[in-house]
Amino acid sequence: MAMNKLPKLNLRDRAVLMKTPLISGLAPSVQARMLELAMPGTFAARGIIFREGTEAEHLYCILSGYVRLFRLGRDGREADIRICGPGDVFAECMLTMGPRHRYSAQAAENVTVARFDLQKMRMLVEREKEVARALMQVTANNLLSTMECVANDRLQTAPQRVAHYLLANCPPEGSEISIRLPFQKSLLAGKLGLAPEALSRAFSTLKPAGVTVRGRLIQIHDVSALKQI
Amino acid sequence: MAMNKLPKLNLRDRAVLMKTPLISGLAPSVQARMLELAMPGTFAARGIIFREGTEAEHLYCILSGYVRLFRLGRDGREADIRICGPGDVFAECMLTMGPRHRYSAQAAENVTVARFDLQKMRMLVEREKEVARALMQVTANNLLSTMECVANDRLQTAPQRVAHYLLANCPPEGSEISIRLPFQKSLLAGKLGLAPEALSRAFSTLKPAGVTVRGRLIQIHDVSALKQI
DNA sequence: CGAGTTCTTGAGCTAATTCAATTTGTGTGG
DNA sequence: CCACACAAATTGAATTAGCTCAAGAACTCG
Repeated sequence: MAMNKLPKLNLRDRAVLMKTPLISGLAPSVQARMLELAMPGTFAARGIIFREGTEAEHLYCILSGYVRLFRLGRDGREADIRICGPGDVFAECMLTMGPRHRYSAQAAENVTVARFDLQKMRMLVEREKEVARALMQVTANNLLSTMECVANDRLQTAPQRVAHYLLANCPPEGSEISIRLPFQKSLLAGKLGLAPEALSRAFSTLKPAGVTVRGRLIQIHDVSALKQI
Repeated sequence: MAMNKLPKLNLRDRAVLMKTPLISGLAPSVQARMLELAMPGTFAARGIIFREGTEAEHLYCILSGYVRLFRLGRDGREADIRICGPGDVFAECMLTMGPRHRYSAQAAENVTVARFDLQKMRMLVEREKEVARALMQVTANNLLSTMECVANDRLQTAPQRVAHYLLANCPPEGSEISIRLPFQKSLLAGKLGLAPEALSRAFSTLKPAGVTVRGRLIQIHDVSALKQI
């Protein structure tokens, strides 16, 4: 057994990683193998994690913070494809569809991740059915939510998208609810496929429906009214 | 070995299925197992294959024809999420993310498919790593193209989307090329997230760039000019 | 408290949708 | 094989949603 000089996750990060959908469902022995492979990564706000076109080396599981997956347009404009938060896995497609990234990833704020070397993961997937199953699950989940994103882009207006987001991220109880946005509004705008101004206007549109915005705090005075939008 | 009363694929369909990415990479013995499970399905033009909200029973691999995956809006409008053609697999997410379909599937024309019972597939995936790998590959592929779809929707105009589609579906040779659309224009419009009228106008816009349309036949007089759009 | 960033609001503009009418294409039966 | 009938595609006109640009307000953090 060769001595492993690679950097390891600290205890705190380990604990977070264990709670992750990628890992939590595995048998303890397999979890241990995954922890073996996990390398820590930290990125400052706005730090680039990888760029589209470059060769993929890792798959990532977020431990804290939010990450923006986006693509560059010919004219330099950027379009967000997906916003990932704690527990989310990204670049998992590079296991089979490499070698080059099809999109860029950027830390939207200070971010810590667990990185898994793709080569080693391929070997582990080959040996451990459970890991294959977990990855399949994660990928299928990502696919379904991306498909839903396409559908929402195509048949919802801006206020509808916002209402949909709020309803999807609020406790199902009660009629009066308040939500704290986990990230900046500009990031939410990107996630919903809107310019920041359009998000602002969408919130204004929802005000008559009982939505109050103050900073990151959003109050919904009547949940059922929002569902009608 | 119990006598199997299930309908089987005919020889022709078997041959087509074997060429499919889902099957072609497998070892012969595993291919045989897959063929065992494959049940034939035919759908008339406009026939509904399954509806969103219903319980998923199969995953599908298309043998001939095109299938429209779409979602219903609250107001009854429909938005296409993906257009699948021969060799494509759909509803594969239902292996792990069931039990209910998140979108509907409709035959855009006469269609033949191979259906695989989800229960049996789950067992086969458990036994045969190769099948798991093939499905992982298919799903990752679907995820990447769906992500690209989101990006294209968000940063390309209608003429750009059409140009992109044409360039992605033409032989890379020469500067003068003609393409035969494999399906109706209304379907292409849906695939690109456009109303049929918008597709028509996009083609008009491309006429100065050397694109001629007559029925399903499209002539591109200057490929490199199209790339500038 | 103050400086920088993020967010909001306004005005003008553009892309794409909707609705309606015409043309073209396709398939069927005489 | 042609004519007819239905479906699909195109074109025009009006409308709408969202974008861009620019300025002002609010929030955040040191």
